[in-house]
Amino acid sequence: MDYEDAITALADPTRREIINRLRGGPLPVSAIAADMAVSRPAVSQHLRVLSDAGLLNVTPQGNRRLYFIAPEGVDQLRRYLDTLWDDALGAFERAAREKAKGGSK
Amino acid sequence: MDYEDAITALADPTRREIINRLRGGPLPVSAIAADMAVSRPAVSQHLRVLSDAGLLNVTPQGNRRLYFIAPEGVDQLRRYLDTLWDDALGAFERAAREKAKGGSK
DNA sequence: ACTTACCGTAAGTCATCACTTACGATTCGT
DNA sequence: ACGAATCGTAAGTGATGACTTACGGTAAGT
Repeated sequence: MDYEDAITALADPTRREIINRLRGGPLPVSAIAADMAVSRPAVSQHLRVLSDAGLLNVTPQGNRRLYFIAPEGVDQLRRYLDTLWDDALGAFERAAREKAKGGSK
Repeated sequence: MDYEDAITALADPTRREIINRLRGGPLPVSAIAADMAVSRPAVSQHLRVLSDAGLLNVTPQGNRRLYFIAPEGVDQLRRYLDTLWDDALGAFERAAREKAKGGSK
């Protein structure tokens, strides 16, 4: 169950902002941290967390390190929410049917 | 943007456990808190957070309160992750194509 | 070779939040 | 009507984590 790390990582607003900046494609740390509310080291720490959670990948490019979103990590979370969605909808419809039938007895 | 509250709410393990117990259908607080690691008041507080995030709904049933998963709340999160998935995959494929073409020059 | 740029890590501080115990309110059972 | 059950809230405590400054290490530029 690794989706737990992913959802924990995405809980932080700063990390979501980082993810947002990477939607367009790979970026070096300095580019990500540019015009951001927190310091560059803080961004580095967040990148570490996101990478550990499987949401980001890195590829060293000479002097810098290019970070980019790992599709598989996102997909893990998607699958979790899909099963949750299925169960929730099933339970919802079942409860609605129970109520329509006139309660438990 | 309310999906932010939802993802923040789901970041806590105890709250995910609560959600898990509600997959089968509506349950009163005491039933949710039964055999759980934390106290019943703690569960109540978590239920509050989950409700505020739009992930849970309540329906008073005489003495007790039946909580159940709100499908719309889950769907909000699903949609966010879907757009993220689309962007991530697009950026990934584009980056792969760039690299296949022989780099920038 | 020496300086500059880019980046990760260490140490320390501060705020947030999850939890417990205690209490009050409402509803069911007899 | 009275006691028991169900539940939410208040107050207080402890721990997790996000942030800053300072530092070291590697690659690029001249």
